[in-house]
Amino acid sequence: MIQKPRGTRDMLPDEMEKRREIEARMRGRARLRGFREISTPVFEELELFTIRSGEGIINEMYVFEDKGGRSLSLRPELTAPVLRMFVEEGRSLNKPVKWCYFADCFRYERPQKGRYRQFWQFGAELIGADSAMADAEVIILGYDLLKTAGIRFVLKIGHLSFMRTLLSNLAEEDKKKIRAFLDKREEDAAVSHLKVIGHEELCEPLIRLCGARTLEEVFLVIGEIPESQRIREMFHILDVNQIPYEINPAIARGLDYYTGVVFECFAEGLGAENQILGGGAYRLAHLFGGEDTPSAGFAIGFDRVMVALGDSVWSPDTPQVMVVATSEGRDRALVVTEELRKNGIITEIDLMERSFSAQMKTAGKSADYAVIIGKEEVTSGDVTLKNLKAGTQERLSVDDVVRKLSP
RNA sequence: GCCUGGGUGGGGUAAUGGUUAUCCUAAGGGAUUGUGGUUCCCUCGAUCUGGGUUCGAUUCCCGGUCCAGGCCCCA
Repeated sequence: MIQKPRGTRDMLPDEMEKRREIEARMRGRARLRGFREISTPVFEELELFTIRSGEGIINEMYVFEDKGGRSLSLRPELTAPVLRMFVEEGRSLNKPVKWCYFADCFRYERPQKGRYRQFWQFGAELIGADSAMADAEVIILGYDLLKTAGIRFVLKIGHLSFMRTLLSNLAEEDKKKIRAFLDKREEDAAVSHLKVIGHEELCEPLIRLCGARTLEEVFLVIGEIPESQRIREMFHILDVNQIPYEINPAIARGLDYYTGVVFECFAEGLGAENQILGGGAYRLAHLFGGEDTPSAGFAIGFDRVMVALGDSVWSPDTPQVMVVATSEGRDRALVVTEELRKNGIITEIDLMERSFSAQMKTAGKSADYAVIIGKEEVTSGDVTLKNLKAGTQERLSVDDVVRKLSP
């Protein structure tokens, strides 16, 4: 038997309906804030992804050569393609550009809980704005989407200026190392490294900064900085919007292209892969040949959201109808079936030449109502509507059935 | 790339170095040609894969593969 490739999943209708529901809610919330959905190719020029992340990531991508000899890769993420699209198509659009996307990405990695080789991201990018409002808008949207999905999570916000200011006298290489340690929440290792390179005087401030949970504590450690006012303003906007967050100056994000605010969300009960959202303010457009454009965005690990939601039951509240007919009633049943469908009622009819009682049996398993059509109904021109859950039934005209079952 | 534990019908399971591999459930048909969900009967359907040990392997050993979880990584 041929099986699905490692790290991929099949999704049965129950799961798809659940996913579509969550997707729809997220799209709806994004749209309300003026973020409109876009789509980019599933594969791109390999260079799009290596241009800033180095050749190393090739090992973790699905790379291939097409018949024209082009080096291509299935997209491992969506920020780069979206910014590429912005540079290529978005020059003449009104700023700021507000886009969202929901799409699958591919990475050749070892599968784990909530980590697959084909996975879905829901993300948003706000391109061309550089303000406290813009930063806040992106964070609020991210918060809103997760909240709308219905999961429990915490939002942690940091700013790269904090650590950058504290470490401003260090060599670039040491800054990177420290940031990497902090990103992994290995503060001890960061402190040790400071000692090794002879900056013991920074150890205590570093620990205090990492432990800071209010802006006042942060600025007490690093002093006022040029961005202070904007940062205060951004948090103020979050407060006005009643967004609960935790300040965490240790958040570094693994990437060089982030420039300002960074934020992450963590869900409960997800094991090793519990980060479900990551984002921040960044500059990328210039790497793809565009003008240097301030941007902010985030991506949500949709599959992890679904894992976090767990088995919360999903019952579609739209009634499901099965038309049950005898051989005398079959032709009229076909007409009635289409009539119900025309009115938006989910309607099925036997496709297996089952006997009347077998049809009833099937209806009892999969439908909420049976519409029964036999000799009697053909003669009188009505139908019998049976409520399969309650066991009651009545004779009605087709119009009355429609009236009764329409949402 | 590394580590741990697993793999028996569609789902869940039992057992075994040796006759026809257990049971539950789901699915299909029937009892029942105008009333389902209960009941009864029937049917379908499995030892992940390759090699080794053995007279004989689903069972023991090794490799692979897939699954679950963890490490590294996480754009």
